[in-house]
Amino acid sequence: MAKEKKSQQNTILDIAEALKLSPATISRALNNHPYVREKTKTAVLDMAAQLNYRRNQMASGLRSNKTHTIGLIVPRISMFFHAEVITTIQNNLHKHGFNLIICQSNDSLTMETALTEILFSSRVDALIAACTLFTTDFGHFDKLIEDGKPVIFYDRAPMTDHGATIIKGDDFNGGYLSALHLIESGCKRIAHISGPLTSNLYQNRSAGFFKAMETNGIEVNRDWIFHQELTHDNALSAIAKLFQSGTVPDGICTDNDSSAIAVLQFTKEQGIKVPEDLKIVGYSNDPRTAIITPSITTIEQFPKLVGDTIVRVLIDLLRNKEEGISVVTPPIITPVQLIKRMST
Amino acid sequence: MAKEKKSQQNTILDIAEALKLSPATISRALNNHPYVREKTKTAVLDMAAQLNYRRNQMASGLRSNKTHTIGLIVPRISMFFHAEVITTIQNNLHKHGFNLIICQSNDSLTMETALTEILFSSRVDALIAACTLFTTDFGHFDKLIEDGKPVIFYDRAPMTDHGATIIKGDDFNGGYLSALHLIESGCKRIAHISGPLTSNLYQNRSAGFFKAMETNGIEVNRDWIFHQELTHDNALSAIAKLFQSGTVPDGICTDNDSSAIAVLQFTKEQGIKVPEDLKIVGYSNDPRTAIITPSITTIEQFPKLVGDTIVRVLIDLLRNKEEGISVVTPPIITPVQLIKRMST
DNA sequence: TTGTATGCGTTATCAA
DNA sequence: TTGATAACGCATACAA
Repeated sequence: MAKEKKSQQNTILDIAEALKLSPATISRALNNHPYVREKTKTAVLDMAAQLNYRRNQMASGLRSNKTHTIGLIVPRISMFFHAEVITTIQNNLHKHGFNLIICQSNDSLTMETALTEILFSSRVDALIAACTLFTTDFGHFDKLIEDGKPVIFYDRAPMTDHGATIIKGDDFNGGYLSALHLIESGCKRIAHISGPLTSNLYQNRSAGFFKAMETNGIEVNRDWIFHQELTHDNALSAIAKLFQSGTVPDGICTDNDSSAIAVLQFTKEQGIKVPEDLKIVGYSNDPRTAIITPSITTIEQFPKLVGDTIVRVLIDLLRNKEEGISVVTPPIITPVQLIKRMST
Repeated sequence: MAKEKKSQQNTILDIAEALKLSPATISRALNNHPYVREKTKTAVLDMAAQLNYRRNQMASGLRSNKTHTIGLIVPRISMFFHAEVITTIQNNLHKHGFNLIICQSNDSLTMETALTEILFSSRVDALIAACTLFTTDFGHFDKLIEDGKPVIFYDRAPMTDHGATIIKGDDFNGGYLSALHLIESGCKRIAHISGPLTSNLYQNRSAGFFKAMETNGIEVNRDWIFHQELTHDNALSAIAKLFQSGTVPDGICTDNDSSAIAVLQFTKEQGIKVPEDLKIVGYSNDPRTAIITPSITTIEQFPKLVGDTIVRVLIDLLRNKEEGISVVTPPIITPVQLIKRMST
């Protein structure tokens, strides 16, 4: 009878046995340890391949306290900006030998908290998070930070660093540029559909908007400023309200592209001419804005650059940690750019 | 001096010590084991909360050989269909107490193989995969299957089950419906832009297309059938070729929406009237098809249904495995539906 | 109902 | 350069 195997899986013990070596040597060979004879190493690698060996990540992680795995939490992977950032992060991390666990919070704080727990429980080496719009208390991330795991917030980040690194777009400038563009295009009555002020994103974009208005002496009509979840329906009701009254706007800054698209659809239904009667600016450069007629002017956020920056910073942080160096990385602001299209 | 702690993290030993209980009892309490006094259980849970304890997933997984983690590989998370499927899967799995590791292959077979290795190495309890268009050899999944881990292929799946479960859309019917719709709309000269025949998706969609043509006695012009990667640029060159010759098509079935959009853009540039001169059908019901002018007729694939089905089957498989039952799940075909819009 | 003892597969320390 | 041994944190068979 053949020898009974407890598990289907071959382990370093199986390799050791086959090669009449100790498990320690196998482990060293597999980890490219310097003190292994070249000949031994190749023999081990060959046998590993032959036995179809795969390292047990859990055993390795348990022992070494390193998982080579990074956790990522985003509100929604289907948002164009996030999808691009994630893809960039994953590709870059892969080159550095790290894996990425991607999680969606669905913009739910409860889910975000649960996911943070799970990722902590999985002992990820670091965490990258774009928070929900409603995350004002960042306490659920403290556990990781206290444990010395690098935490990077991007896009939707706390106002203070909390011991984490913050990488975000230049939202103030984005808000400023879009309002300025409308002003320079001759708009006098400018409305603004923005998101919940619980998020720094919209605080900053709105601040930029107001700055442009003020600098150029354009009066702000408080009834024309909306802070609400940036859904299609909310945008529709906002624009409907705007066009109910006697004076109607001749320009509108929306803080995401879905809202801009909703506004544009409203104008089509109502026979309002864009850009003649109303000029529209979106935010994010979602592919839909380029495809719709008329195409929509929007703010490019350079997701690939954001992703590259995140990984660069992360690798630095991990390397520093490895060497026992503790450096606080100051917040990084990534640039934005106005993309002019037919809606203005 | 206070006692030195090796690690930052509290373990069940810390809870045990604090409560003057054995680690075994703590473990049982934490796992809702029946043989624990109610009072003990609450005491343990309280202390766990107080000590900010989080289970070490790796230690737990190493011991129990279960990770409560499911791996997922998709070509691109940014594709609308996949983003929807993933979201549904993640939400459903979360309810069942499973976590999801999402990975992107970027439609690269090399990456897909590497990711499969990593997920195996992480000892996921099961794997869900939508393969690349170029995956014809599914050997890299064998390791998991041999190890008794359920593997579910969806969307892009092998022709034979290989011991895995297959869940896919009714591509034949999708191809059939779109061609039939063009025929019923009066098209006589129908072109077809499809994907690489290495993928079952396009084999089936094309077969459906041909079936509709044949059944209705419409002649197929072999020069008008394209099998190529379904990129924007490839679609542009295909449609350009179609409109070079004397006879031009009056209808076109494209096997994804990006191609349909490219075709539509070509017609706009060339002044070809849609739907009068050319009718266009896409595939997938990407949100862009609803937004573009004219909106594009396409095939709905019900991603939420697909996601629900995948999780239902997966939970069944895991439960059966738990109980030692070995059932082969036959392939499941999910329905598709034609969405009529302005492009036809 | 609780405690004791053992092992999951790997890595690290020490000794050879 | 390699081997023996212990330890990572947890879950479970067995004993009490």
